[in-house]
Amino acid sequence: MFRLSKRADYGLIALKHLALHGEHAHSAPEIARTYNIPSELLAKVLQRLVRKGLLASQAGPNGGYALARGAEMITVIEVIEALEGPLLLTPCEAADDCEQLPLCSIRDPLRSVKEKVVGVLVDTTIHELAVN
Amino acid sequence: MFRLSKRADYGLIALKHLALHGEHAHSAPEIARTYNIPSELLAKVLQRLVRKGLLASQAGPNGGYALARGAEMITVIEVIEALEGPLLLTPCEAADDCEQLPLCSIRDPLRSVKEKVVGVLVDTTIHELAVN
DNA sequence: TTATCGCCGATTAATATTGTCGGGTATAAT
DNA sequence: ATTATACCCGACAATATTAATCGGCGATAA
Repeated sequence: MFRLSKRADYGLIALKHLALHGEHAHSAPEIARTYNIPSELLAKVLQRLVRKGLLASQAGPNGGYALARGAEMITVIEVIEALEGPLLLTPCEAADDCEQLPLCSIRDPLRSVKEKVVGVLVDTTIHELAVN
Repeated sequence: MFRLSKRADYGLIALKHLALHGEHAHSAPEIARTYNIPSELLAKVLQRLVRKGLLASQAGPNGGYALARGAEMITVIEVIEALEGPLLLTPCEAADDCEQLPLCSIRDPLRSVKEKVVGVLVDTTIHELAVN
């Protein structure tokens, strides 16, 4: 459609939570309980954010997650692309074989549209989500 | 993910085609053949664009579709919303029951992000797609 | 009168997303 | 040491969404 996936939604919610309560680490089950998110799914989301360098993790009791950098240094586009892969505006861009549409005439003009959309998401940080 | 549906893709391709070749009407089968799009699917897309007032149709032999107004008066957001419904950035906005996330803390701050994205799409017309 | 085309709803098929499960490793507290 | 909590990760099943097809009808120009 043109919507954020729940993965991305969950990720943003968790990051905002960590931005607001950054004193100590918060575990996936704890955050999941707070927002009524399926625990194992949120866990997977957070693990991916660790792999992408947006979060730091700590195993063991009283372990959990914390932001890897300041909230004003993490942009929304980073989160979305970490969880959904690179933002592609058109189906064409995704498919390797766009032989279906050899004359697809809109891909190029839409590329600049995509760049503007990405620009909006680059300019929005987790910190902005947290204070608003 | 965060991608245009094929419906929207097909719609934009067809509109650009009609913007570039506006002398006479073009039928759905003809356009579908040109871009290798499933004919009946494109037909349904074009019919919906007629209902939404973006296209005018003419039945009978040599019939087909033409833009209902100048290409510079049709915006990309109109096409997307005609074919996919209103643009909702978050899953929350779509669900009637967001009891799952009673504390969903990001919906409001993301609303302004959505408005900026919509702004980009409002500012892009079919004419711009056609000349680029 | 016929061939072409628009119009529409319902249905099936394909795909993507969501959510779950199982088996691992790390680590702090007891 | 042992235990309980938590991270880690891939694979799987359930769901939801999208894409595509089908069938039947009305309009219109040749």
